[in-house]
Parts: sequence; structure tokens; C-alpha cells
Amino acid sequence: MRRPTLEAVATRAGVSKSTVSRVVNGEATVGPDIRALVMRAVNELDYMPNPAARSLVTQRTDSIAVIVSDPPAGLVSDDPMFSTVVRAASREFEAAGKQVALMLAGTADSRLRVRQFVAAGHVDGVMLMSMHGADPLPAALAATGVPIVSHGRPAVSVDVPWVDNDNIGGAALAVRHLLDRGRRRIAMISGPLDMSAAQDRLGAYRATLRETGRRSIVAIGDFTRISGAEAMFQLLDDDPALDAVFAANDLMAIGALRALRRAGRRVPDDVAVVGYDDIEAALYTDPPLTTVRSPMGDQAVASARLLLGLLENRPMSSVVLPTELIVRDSS
Amino acid sequence: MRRPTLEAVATRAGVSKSTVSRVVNGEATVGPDIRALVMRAVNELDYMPNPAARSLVTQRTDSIAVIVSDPPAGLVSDDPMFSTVVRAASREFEAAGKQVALMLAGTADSRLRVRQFVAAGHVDGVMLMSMHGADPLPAALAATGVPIVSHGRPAVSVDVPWVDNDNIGGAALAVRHLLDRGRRRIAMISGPLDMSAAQDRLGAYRATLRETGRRSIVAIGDFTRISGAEAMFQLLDDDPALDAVFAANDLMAIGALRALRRAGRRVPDDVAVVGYDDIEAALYTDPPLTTVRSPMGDQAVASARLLLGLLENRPMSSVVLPTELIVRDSS
DNA sequence: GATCATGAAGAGAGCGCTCCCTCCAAAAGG
DNA sequence: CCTTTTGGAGGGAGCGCTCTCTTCATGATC
Repeated sequence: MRRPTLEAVATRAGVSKSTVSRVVNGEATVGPDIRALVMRAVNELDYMPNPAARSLVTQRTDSIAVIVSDPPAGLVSDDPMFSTVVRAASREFEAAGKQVALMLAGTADSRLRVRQFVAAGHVDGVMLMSMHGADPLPAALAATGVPIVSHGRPAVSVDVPWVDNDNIGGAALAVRHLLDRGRRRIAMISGPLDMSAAQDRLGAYRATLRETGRRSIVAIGDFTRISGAEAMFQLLDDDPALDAVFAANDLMAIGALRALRRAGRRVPDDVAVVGYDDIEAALYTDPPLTTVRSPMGDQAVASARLLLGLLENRPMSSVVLPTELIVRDSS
Repeated sequence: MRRPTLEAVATRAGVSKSTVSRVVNGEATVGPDIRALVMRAVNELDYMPNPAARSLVTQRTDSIAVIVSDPPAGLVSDDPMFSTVVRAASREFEAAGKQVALMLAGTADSRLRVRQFVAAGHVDGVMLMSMHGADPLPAALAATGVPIVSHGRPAVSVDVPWVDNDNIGGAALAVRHLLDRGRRRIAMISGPLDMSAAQDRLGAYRATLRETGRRSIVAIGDFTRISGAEAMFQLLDDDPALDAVFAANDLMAIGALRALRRAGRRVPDDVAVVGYDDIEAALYTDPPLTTVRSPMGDQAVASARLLLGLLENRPMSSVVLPTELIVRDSS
């Protein structure tokens, strides 16, 4: 037994397919009595339009690809960014009647898959997340003509509108705060330098220190807890006298906290720590983490809205959201 | 300008649509020379089959709905379970050539959306995540005839195969460990009782204590950090002399750790803490958290495989995965 | 009463693909 | 040499829907 079709509903209601189509799509040009008749038939048969047939003719799919650059299996599995951003964006898209197709793009294989998927017309739009600099995906997708937005400014300049937080301003906030607290030797744990957020935060750290004539001390991580811990150990090695560290995200700050504990340093007495993002976990560290709040959820929502606007052919442009320093006990 | 169709490829290669279709779908009954001819035309035109047209006739979509019961906006945004499970399952589905459609099912509205989406034939199968007891969704979806699996045993008995970890065995492990450590007054922070995992963990806690003639002391949380902290305060209020607490997941254990710190109790000296799940964060608490490792990623992979098997009409049955106690410094 | 404007409903082509059926040529068998 | 078998290729119906075009009824206008 097959699912009922438009035609079945039409027959049952004693009207034409066209009329049923009009009712189902909410067009105004149908008399109220006929509309009621059709609705009754629809309900009786539990009719639902076949999405494949519909999108075959409309050339729309009412779905959006959310593309996450996935690390190789096993790495960074519980990234709070993923959860927050995907959820917030999904809610926004669902509210607009768009379905979210989630795709992981880590390997070259999966990037090919993604490109094919998008080029085949599976989705009406694409939202990119956490793109790395070397990634050829944004350009490849832009070439398909499908509207794209990037959550986070792409590292290489490519003609894709984006939404980001004020990484430069936020990082400057963090460093100035440490300076205000009287810290002299402020180190930084940077994110991977092929991501614009990492570049900007590092750049602002350097610039701010330079203003006061101080030297920068940097170790590079990859935004994971473990890399934060490793970077911290290295920094302690490089400059045992450091009295503050600014981590480019909270996850690395958490790793740094653990490394400092292991190394016998007290926070904030010996070393002050400031993170970035203000994830929920920052409230639960010991001591609670001073951090720069980046409005991750808002950023995701803004990205989604940007894309939705693009789909309606409204002129849209990139957005920078403000950040805020949240002072807790780690600094 | 439109994307090239099968017909365009056929014309260019000088063969029939049927032949192109055969080549594109990898059928064996095409001569090697003709196949090469067609492939050349495909590449030259950058042809990609239109998925809507294809699924209109095949009645397949090659996609899977992953349905997450989403809490109201703003709550538990950075659930590590979400990230781990969604990613692991996605990878598995993608490897099998299935696309993942992510749907949030929190409100009654969204549940209706989900039901319609599935009933309309948008997907070939459904994977349910973290279903609560009262949720009518599993039954409603089962009625559509689309294959379903549940990640986590559904609370109410419904004819849906599932994959879970050994909640009873795992919780018993945790409690026995605390008893072995000489703890006398062992409290528990339970998860929401409309979820089977919470029920089973609580049940095993009670049963294990009963064996040794001890009283159980329980507070109920909802698997979030904040609820863990609140539950911990309540437990301290109820029984200031408690010397151990078993939290039904690590997030709540982390909340409990913070509450204990605020209340001036030392961990593990005054109060031992054991969690459940072994999320990555458990390694970074102070002190590092003793916990029951539930193989979340494996469970997600197993759920995905179960569904993929169902789609191939292979007979499949529910799975229980073993757990393991990871002893760290909090107990 | 004849003409025209208006709005509601029906007819049917066509979206791009798959898959059943038919056809044909070459190989195998008598 | 003719018939039968076989495998590779083409023809074309039809999947379920939308949307343009057409038709028809109604009421307004002269």
C-alpha cells in the first residue's frame, strides 16, 4: 500500500489536482467551502505532499547544509562550540521551515562528498562552520552558485559573507585586563594559525603588549584541552617566571589550568589565567575562569539569519558581534 | 542556465538515457568502450544526478533523520553527549552513503514537524536520541513504517530496537567502588526519572546499597551541571554527614564538585565523588573525576549500524554495551 | 440585453530520473 | 545455412507534484 497522492485527495474531494495543490500550499484563490472540502479529504487520507516530487518541479528543497569541518575520528569529540552552534542554528532554520542537513567535512573524501552533495542541488543554501585557512571548500561551494555563509570569518579571503565576534577587541580586552591587574609577563596560548579567529586573537595580544613595550611569549595549541595543557607546559619551560596566560579559548584555558596545577603553580596567585568564549564549563573550573564572552549562540543565529536573508534575495552583509570581559577568580 | 540532465549527457555521448543511467548507477551490463564514452561526457558536463528526480522514482532518499530531543532554548547548550553522539553517528551514516538530517524535537510543535517530515517520506530511517518517557514520538514514528532505532533504551516499552550501555552494571560498579573505599553514607544525584538510563542507574544504586543494608540518599537532577550543584547542596542539607556521592552523569558530578568546594568540603577527603560517562572534561576537574566509562561513541556507532542493518532488511536486535570503572582522584 | 472585467476551478505539460520492455546483433547450436 | 540463445543498448511510461494556460460562471457596466 502506497501513501496517498494529490490525485487521490482530488478524487475524494471531487475537485481537481490543481485545487488541492492550491489548498495545500495555502493560496488565497480558493473558495472557503471548497477549501474545507479539500481539507477534510486531506485529513481523512492523512495526506502529505511528496517532497521529492515537489522539489523536482519547484527546484527548491527547503533544506540547508550545515557543514562542520570535522577533525579525524577520536579527536576533540566534545566540543561545546559544535553543540551550541549547531543547535542554535538548527532552531533558527527550523523556525524558518528549513531542514538542516548536517555534513562533516574533515577528510578530502568527505569534502568531495560535500561538494557533490551541494552541487547536485540537495540543498538551497550552505552554512560553513570553523573553516581552516587551507580549506578549498568555500571556494568550491561558492562556484556552485548556491548561497553560502560562514560562521566565523574565513581565513583566506573568499567572497562569502560571514558572522564573527570581535576577536581583536575581545583579545585586547583580555590582555589589558591582565595588565591592569599588574601582570608583567603575560604569555599566550594561541589557536591554530590557519583559522582567522586564532590569528586575530594572537594579533591583538601582540599589539596590546607592544603598546606597553612588553615581550610576547606564545605557544600554539589547536583549541583542545589537551593542547592547552601541553602548550602551558611549554610556556612554563620557556619562561618559568611568567605570571599570566591568555588562552585563545576556554577549552585550552582549562587544559592550562590543569597543567599549572600539576606544575605546582597557584591560580591566580602565581599565574593569572584568562580564557575566551565563556563556555558553560568556565563557570565550573577551580578557580572559576575569567574569560571573554563571545556570543556563540547569537553568532549562530545571526549566521542562520544571514543565510535566510540571502535565500530571499535580500542584500546582506557580514556581521561582527561585540564581546565582553567576564571577570571571575582566575585572574 | 540549468544544470545538465541525463539527457544532455546521453546526447553528448551519442547513447540513450538508459545507458547513461546504467553507467551512473554502476551497473555491469555496459560495454567498457561505451562506459568510457559516457564517463567522458559526464565529466565534461560536470553532470550530477538530480536527487529529487531520483528519489521520486526509487522511493528512497538515502538520508536518515537524527532526532534529538532538544531542551527549551538556553538550557544545556553544551552537552558533550550531543556532540559526541551526533558526530560519531554522522560519520557512520556518511560512510554508508546516507545523509544525516538533524532535527530538534523539544516542543510539541517540533514533534509534529518531525512526525510530518518522516511520514512525508523525507528519510529512509530514523535514529532517536535521549528520549524521555512521556515522549509520544517513538510510537508515532513507528506507526509510519519507517525503520527506527533508539540511542538509549526508550523509557516506555515501545517496539523500537535500541542500543544502550549497561547502566545497571555500571552504576553497581560505582557504588561498590565507594563501599570498597570504606564510604558509609553514599548519596546519589539521579538523572530525570523519565529516562531509562536515570532509572536504571538509580535502581542499581539502591539495590547495591540494600545488599549491604545501607540507606539511600537521593536528590534528582536533570543531567546538567547546574542541577548537579543544586542537588549537591540539597544532599548536604539533608545529610551533612554524607561521605560520598554518586552522580548519574559527569556533568552533574562537575556541578557537585563545585557545590562541595563552595560548602568547604574537600574531595575526596571529606566526600568522595564518582560520575558516569567519562566525558573528556572528567579528566580536567580538580581533582580528576572517578567515573564509569560508558562507550558513548561506540554506542552511537552501534546505533547507526543497527539502523543501517534494518534498512537492508537484515534481522537486528537491541544491544547492550559493557561499562568500565575509571578510578581517578575524586574517590 | 449585450459586453466586459473579475475571480475561481480544471486541464495538462513537464520537472529529471529509473526501470521494464523491446529490439538487435553476435555467438552458439543444429 | 537457418534457428535459438544471450547480452548489450534504446524506447518510453510514469513517479507526484506545480504552474501556466484555459475555461467558465458571476456580476458590473453601458
